[in-house]
Amino acid sequence: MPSSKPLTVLVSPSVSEAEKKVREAVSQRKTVIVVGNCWVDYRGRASSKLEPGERILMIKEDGSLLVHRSVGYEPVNWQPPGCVFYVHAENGVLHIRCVRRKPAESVRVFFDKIHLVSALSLVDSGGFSLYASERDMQRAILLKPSLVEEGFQPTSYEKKVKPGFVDVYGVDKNGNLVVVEIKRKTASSEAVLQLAKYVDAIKAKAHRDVRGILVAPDIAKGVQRLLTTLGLDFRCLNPKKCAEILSRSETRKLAEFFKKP
Amino acid sequence: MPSSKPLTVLVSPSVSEAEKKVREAVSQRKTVIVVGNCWVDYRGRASSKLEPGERILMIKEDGSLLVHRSVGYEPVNWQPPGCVFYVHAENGVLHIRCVRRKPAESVRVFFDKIHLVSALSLVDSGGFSLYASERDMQRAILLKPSLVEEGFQPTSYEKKVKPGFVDVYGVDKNGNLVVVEIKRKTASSEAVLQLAKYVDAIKAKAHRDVRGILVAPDIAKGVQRLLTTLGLDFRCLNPKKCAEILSRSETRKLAEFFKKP
DNA sequence: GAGTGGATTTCGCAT
DNA sequence: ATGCGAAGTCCACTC
Repeated sequence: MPSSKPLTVLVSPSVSEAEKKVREAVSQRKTVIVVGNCWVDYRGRASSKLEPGERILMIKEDGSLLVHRSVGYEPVNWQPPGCVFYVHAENGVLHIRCVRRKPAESVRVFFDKIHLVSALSLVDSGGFSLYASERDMQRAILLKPSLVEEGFQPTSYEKKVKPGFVDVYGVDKNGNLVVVEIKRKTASSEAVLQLAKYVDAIKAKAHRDVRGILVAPDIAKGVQRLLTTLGLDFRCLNPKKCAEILSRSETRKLAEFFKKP
Repeated sequence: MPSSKPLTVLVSPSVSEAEKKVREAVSQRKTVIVVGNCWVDYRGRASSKLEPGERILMIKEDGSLLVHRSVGYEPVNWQPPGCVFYVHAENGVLHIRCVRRKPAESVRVFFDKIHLVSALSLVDSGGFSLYASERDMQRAILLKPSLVEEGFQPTSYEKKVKPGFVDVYGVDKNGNLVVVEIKRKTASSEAVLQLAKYVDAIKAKAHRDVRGILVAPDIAKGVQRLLTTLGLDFRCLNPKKCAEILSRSETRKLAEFFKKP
């Protein structure tokens, strides 16, 4: 049996032609693109109304839906994966309803003029790798603790404390307890308060002094003062540098090092 | 001169045909869709690598870029509006480079097989309205303070206090100071702690007792205890009810009421 | 231009 | 299922 064609295209189809094609494609779990004049109603966590205009509708194999205008990174209307679709035509209008159960939501898209319908069978097994995340920074620090400061020794990471999780936990060269809070971008006051919260929590529990070190590529303007006022330290560290450090380490070694505790 | 066609489509074009069409469309600030087998490199705030597979590339009139896989709400790679594009073909590969100045970033998309290229001139002036946001809840409360509790009188809103902004600030029927924290969905421990922080800040400044009221449609499981422990109150309020209240008010009156202080 | 917080956030992970 | 926090978050708004 031959594999289905990678793509079918209808240019300027009638509403009923489009309906047939969209219905078929959705039932076959294909990816669908519809371009045309449409209006959209959304009801769910919030509600919205989009008045008529030409947009791009995309329905994906996993049941997600996107309505894109000609500008903007974000879709104007959407629904995350897992939706059920109902397609029908009535009075010259193509009606696509996208329903989500939990939370109960629906997006209704109405087309009265259709420029393009395309049904796609996308073959895509390519891997995706992202570098320089906060997790990479954490890994780099565990691999090379001197990134935090000379003599720092991690004892655990993602340690649960009362209000949440400490990124890295350890002792400094003088044996003091150290809590490390990692941010992959400019640290805001929020980050500082979060670290202070952890330090206080550990302090209260351990009945001894605890140092807090904020590790980030930068720190927001007024926030340096807050940091020193709270008696916390800062260490500049770039997430991309961390990614490089990791990339220079052997994969095997990393896997060994970071396997689940 | 006639207006440009709303849409041109190339099905299974050669790389050089695709290059010509994409280059032309981008230079004319059209919206472009390319479907085909591609791989993607991103360098910027972080880095990423996407191995070959069939995806949908969208370039919008405002210089934003999206690469969508066949699953997922989010694009696997992207760039927000304001980018510059460089298109060229080499050794049977279509190369589209998307560059952003600040922060300095680039996304490179390479196609070696192209199923579809479409250039669109989308006409879209339709308005978009969203209802039932946190702001709507705030507005509804200011318009009808009894939503918080009988006798509540707002005195100001988005009042700046030390740690941030108080949603609504006022007095109860007994003359006590009241701080209101609004959440449009189930209130988490974070919301409670935020409110407590505000209450403490105002208390310290006003040298008198301050009540804190959390207004949300619901409250997370264990969080009720935290709330009562901290001596805070909860008032159940649905964002959609607020949206209804606002929709029943006259537009003029609302505009008058909510103009900048 | 930087800082702050919301979002129909989405997404992933852990309880 | 729920809760919690990161994200290349984006985005709007204020200072």
